[in-house]
Amino acid sequence: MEDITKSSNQVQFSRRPRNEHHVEDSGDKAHTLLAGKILYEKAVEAALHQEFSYWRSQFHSEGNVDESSMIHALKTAELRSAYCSSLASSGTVHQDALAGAVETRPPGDGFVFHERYLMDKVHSMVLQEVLKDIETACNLLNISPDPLSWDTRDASKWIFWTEHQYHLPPLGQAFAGLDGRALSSLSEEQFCEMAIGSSGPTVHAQMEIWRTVYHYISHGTKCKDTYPASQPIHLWQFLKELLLSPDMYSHLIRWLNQEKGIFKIEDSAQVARLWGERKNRPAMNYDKLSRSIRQYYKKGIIRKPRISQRLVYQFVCPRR
DNA sequence: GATCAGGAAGCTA
DNA sequence: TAGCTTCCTGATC
Repeated sequence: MEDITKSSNQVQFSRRPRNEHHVEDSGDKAHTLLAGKILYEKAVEAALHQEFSYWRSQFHSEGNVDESSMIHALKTAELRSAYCSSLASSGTVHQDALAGAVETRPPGDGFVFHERYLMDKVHSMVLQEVLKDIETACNLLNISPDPLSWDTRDASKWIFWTEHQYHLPPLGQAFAGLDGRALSSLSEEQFCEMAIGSSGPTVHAQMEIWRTVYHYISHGTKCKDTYPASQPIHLWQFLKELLLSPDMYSHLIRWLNQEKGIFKIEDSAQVARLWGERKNRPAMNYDKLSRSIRQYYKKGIIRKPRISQRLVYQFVCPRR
């Protein structure tokens, strides 16, 4: 890997081959800690930016990485072991760890970040994203995070969800009649044989991630004995939940163009009522809900479609 | 009258 | 501190 210099914020980040965990005697521990604290935010941001850029270019030379691509990338041998080890960790990086991750250097030589620290941080961030996805899926599908506990109906819902999430060709009856335990026991080769086209590796990877994450949830840490991590649901997630259950909610909210993420709220009062119920806000109404939606404009999560219509919005990243 | 847009302040996890 | 929630004014449909 090459050396990268981030001069704009006076932070220099030197890349090293992943297997060379470069640790030098800092000499002045107090100075190291102080330097680490001062540059903590800027330097980590800069370094992570470089890390993500690296993986993006590594796996997708065109640069259009999305979640499924990232998960697919995680499946590669090199990242897999690192990812699993991050699952076994607490998923957070303590500031104390920074002391070992930052080294002082002679002036002008900047700071070198311990490669392992960076990788742990990257994987930790990925883990948080995966956990969020799984929590959302479990809420939406009303299934357990433990694949081994799924009956055939749960397994079928999960297959449908995965198919939808990653825009796979319809899997149809390929896995009909299999419960979660049976699905979990399938090898990648068996997934490939049973699935259509190139879906096998993706479905298999998803199953492995669910199993690994559930193992982490149930055995990983003392403070997370139960699922979910109960993060508060975001409005955009709630809207997607409704949109992905057309049987129940299409009279309230529905896709106008699912590919483009364009949807229409058919019954604004009812959608607001449901949102209020979910958030325990009995005074919720469409005026307030729509204000929250508009907060997403700046964040680039939801926008109005090019041709603006009343009660019609568009997810900026439909596949998220 | 309903919806849209966005400022401002407050609340809560 | 993020992500709303609440309230508001003014514009548009």
